[in-house]
Amino acid sequence: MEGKETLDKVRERIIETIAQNIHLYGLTSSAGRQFGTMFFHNEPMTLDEMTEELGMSKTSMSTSVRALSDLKLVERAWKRGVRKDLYQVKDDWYQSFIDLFSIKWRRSISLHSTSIKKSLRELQLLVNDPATSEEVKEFATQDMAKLEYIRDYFEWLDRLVDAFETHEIFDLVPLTKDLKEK
Amino acid sequence: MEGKETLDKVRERIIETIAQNIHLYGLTSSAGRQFGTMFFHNEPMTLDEMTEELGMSKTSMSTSVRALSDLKLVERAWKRGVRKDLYQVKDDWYQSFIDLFSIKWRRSISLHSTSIKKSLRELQLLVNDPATSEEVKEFATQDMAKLEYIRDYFEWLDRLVDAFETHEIFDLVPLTKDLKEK
DNA sequence: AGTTTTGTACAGTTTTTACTGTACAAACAA
DNA sequence: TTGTTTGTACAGTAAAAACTGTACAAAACT
Repeated sequence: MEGKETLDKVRERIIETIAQNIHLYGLTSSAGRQFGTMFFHNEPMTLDEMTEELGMSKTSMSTSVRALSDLKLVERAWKRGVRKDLYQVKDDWYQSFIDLFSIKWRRSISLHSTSIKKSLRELQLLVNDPATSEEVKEFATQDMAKLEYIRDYFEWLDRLVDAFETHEIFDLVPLTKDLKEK
Repeated sequence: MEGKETLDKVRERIIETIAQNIHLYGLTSSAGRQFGTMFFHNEPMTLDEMTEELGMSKTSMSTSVRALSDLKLVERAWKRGVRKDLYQVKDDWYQSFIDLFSIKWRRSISLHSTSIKKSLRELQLLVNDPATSEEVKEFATQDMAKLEYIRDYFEWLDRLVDAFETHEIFDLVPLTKDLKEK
């Protein structure tokens, strides 16, 4: 197996690079190493194989493979005759990026929108209420302008996520470089 | 000051929503609260005011205001006669999103690209080397295909970041909803 | 039915991160 | 110059997160 060390060194380098950047996905470097290992493994892997390969507990493998699945970076695979759960990395990284983007932001957008809508309603009542002091009314009006601004911002963000999910983003940033030169 | 509690309750709700979502920016909820407080404060704030307002140590305020500045969510302000450093939230949230996106991803893209390029070079040498065993050559060729795929992916991601930085993204996802209906 | 295998819940431990208080350098004031 | 003020480096502490090992339920096998 002449050349095996070079091959392993290369794989190790890529895996480590992934591990050190996966925090962008909100994952730990261990999960990154796990992902990288699966990436180079040509067959779907079992939890026990991961334990073996990474020298970590099976419990850890289980929890981080779940985290990877939640972000749609990894998917389950089936293979007849194999009783253990099998996992493999999703082969479409573009789609994985989109899924990640969507999962991460949709929730945040929704939470913000709800909270902003509710707040705007309350401020409107406050401004309309004759009992409210003039000073408070002034502040409330200012705050309403601020909230309307960020409401619009999140509405834009929502449409941005749409553009990824519908793949319209590929019209603007095509998959292959050539296409961009119109 | 009739209605003050309602106003405060509203502000508190928005601040808390920001705090609970700012982990998407890789920041702690404390930094989120700090950001939210500055957002509603109509004047630029000093570190001491933040300490006062949030009941946390000045050291903490200093470190997290730096984190907020690094992500371009907050900027320094000047006011004649004031010796202390003043900070305020950037008023263009769209630009802040773009800056964040760019800062976060550019570094990762660059690290990956470097590591992939280096690895592809080494694998090519390995494949060309007559001393390399056939089995290793086979693996190396497979790995090269994988690396070429992710090289293209990161190249796409790089162009995606470009599209944000150049504001071309607003052609696809316009600022105001109406424009979208062509 | 019983037996074995497999994934994960949970408690405990280790490691990391967030936060505080002190101390001090740099900038400013007198 | 000397005395203040201001931000942050640094060391220590508190809190949170990552990881492990045990224990067990669910599923698969006999």
